[in-house]
Amino acid sequence: MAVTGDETDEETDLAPSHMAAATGDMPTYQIRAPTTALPQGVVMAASPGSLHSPQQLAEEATRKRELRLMKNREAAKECRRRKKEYVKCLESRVAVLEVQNKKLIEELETLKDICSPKTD
DNA sequence: GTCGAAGCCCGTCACAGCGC
DNA sequence: GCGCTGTGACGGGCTTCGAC
Repeated sequence: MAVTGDETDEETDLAPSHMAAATGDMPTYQIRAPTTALPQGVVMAASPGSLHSPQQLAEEATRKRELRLMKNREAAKECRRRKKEYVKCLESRVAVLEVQNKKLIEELETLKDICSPKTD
């Protein structure tokens, strides 16, 4: 029986890939959704060449930071959503395997009964 | 009613990995 | 190298629930 790699279609968009950081057990869930659209309210900066004064540079730095925070906020939400989905998926798989296991044990008991020699 | 614990969600930071 | 993205870790706020 091949348990690993026996993916069902419910897992198609959850693809555990490499391991992140040092935890060892948590897979990552790589889904590269197209992220071309900027969130509302995000204004593209002027080209760096057009910035001169320290104030302009500071504003640019602030703008970049806020953009980064906004993107990271969305990324974190998406990451958590995928992780929850992945956990749900694993839980339902556990349920299926438990049922399967139970059936196999019952079958084994039946076969044992059939094959065991009668004592009296 | 309120207090503390537990659980959940969120925002942020730090870091690893990838593509250029 | 540098910028970008994904994700673990952390801390804070909110909600729920049981004990008192």
